[in-house]
Amino acid sequence: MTVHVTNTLTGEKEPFEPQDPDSVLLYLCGLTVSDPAHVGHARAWVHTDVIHRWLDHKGYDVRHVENFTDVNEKIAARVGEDGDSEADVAENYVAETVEDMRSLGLKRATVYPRVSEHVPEIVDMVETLVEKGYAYEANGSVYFDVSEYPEYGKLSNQDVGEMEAQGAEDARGEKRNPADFALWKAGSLDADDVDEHRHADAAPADEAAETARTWDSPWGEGRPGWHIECSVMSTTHLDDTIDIHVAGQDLVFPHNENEIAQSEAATGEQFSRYWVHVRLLETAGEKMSSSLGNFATVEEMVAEEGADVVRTLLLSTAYHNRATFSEETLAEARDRWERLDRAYDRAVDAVDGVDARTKVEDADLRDAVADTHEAVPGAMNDDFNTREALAALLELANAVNRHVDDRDAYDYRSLREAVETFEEFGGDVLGLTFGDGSASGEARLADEAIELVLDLREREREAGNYERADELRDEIEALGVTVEDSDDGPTFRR
RNA sequence: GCCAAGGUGGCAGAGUCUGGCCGAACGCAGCGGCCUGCAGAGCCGCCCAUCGCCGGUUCAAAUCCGGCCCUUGGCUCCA
Repeated sequence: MTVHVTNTLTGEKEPFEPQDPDSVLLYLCGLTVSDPAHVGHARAWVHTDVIHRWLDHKGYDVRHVENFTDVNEKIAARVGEDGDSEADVAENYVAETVEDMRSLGLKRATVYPRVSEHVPEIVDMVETLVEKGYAYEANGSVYFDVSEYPEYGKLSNQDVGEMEAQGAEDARGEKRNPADFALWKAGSLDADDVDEHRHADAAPADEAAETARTWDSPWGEGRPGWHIECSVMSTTHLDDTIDIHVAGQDLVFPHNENEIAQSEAATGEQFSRYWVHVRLLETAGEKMSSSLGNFATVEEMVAEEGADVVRTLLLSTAYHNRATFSEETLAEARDRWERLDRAYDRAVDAVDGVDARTKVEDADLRDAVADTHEAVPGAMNDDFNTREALAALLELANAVNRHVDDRDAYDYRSLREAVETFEEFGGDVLGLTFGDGSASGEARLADEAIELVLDLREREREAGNYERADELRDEIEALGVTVEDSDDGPTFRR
């Protein structure tokens, strides 16, 4: 079965056919490292991660590039607050972001290139564009000439004539057409631009601007424009033509549109075969964003809820649809994840407790496993429908619970297959970590200590001392352990 | 104003491309019941849907066509 993807370029869901049948070149427009990453960013990361994982699972060799924009006035605006210079602030946030990504269980990209490390390649591409007549120099800055590239607007269906000017007010005078955009900006940062993004307790804008980096170029000292970086990093680390370009919905215009114009003008080749846009996460009816201040950071969400709950929340909505972040959706994600993880634990416990030679067969459970093997690939192949995939796993959870509840003799084989199914689709593909917390030595020690307390409590219960038994349970639950009694004795979760 | 994506139960959110299995999935909340010393988890059942509005096509429409209303995103930095 082939994957189908909704391609922004055509507006249609199309069969996915990479250039090379065995490998996929994937690029995600990464973060400008000027603020802590929030759950909205995580939405794009997690969905890209699952796309990566699914293509892996299908046997493709995935080469995945995700950039860091570390040259930007917003970064300079944090000088004195999060670092001593533009470069210092950027490195601090890169380190934080990498940590956030790891905490969410994202598969590593192949390369995480930074703008500051690619200035020579950027200069090369800008020179090529000038030589080919697609770009022109004005007062030490270089602009892309939109009128030279007739296909401009094909991604976003914008009409150049109707568009308002891009770029800063004072730069507009140097441009031939209002829609032209900067490839290279003369000189250093303007203190006013920095000031626009400055927090009250940061360094004065003019001091911060002085820490900004500049580079030599054929047009004099300057800094790269924003859009050119993705064109350069993508062609440098992948190829002139890539297979999938992922980005947030907000980047369609102008950023992605400009990337296409630059890249295709420079190389003469199609830039990306498929464009995938992740819709923005909403809270209270508006997008979550750093500038609106209505965000929850990845760091605090993972600390409070754990990566699995955050992933479940984000994967409970297909990437291209609206998704709401609220106390309610968070609580729901918590319950959905718990339900899956509990069922997994029950299946593992049952498998461990049954003789492998057991011949009992439960047709319902067996069928449920088979259904899951149909449903999850079906959902993932259909435009990476993670919501459907999750629903299929929840149905398997239901079947496992029914089996474990109703049987006194377990179906060893089906249970083992159920466990493997959770691990394959929930674990490898959706990136959830079932049965977490029992691996380390420290965790084992904690488990044994908990068992000891539960044994004590059992004795009190057998003796009918329920008051004392409940006290023990309350105390251990206060430590974050959930106790659940069953016919086979107490079990716990932490 | 222009471009794009959406409007499905109390909430959240699949299904729309490829019309009929949708009398609308999975889940949360709510209500019964089973289990249980209690609680929790789990199981079974129930409740809640004029699928934004109006019109059309069809034997058949949440799904296709036309018009309208509303929301979100973009047109300026943004995943």
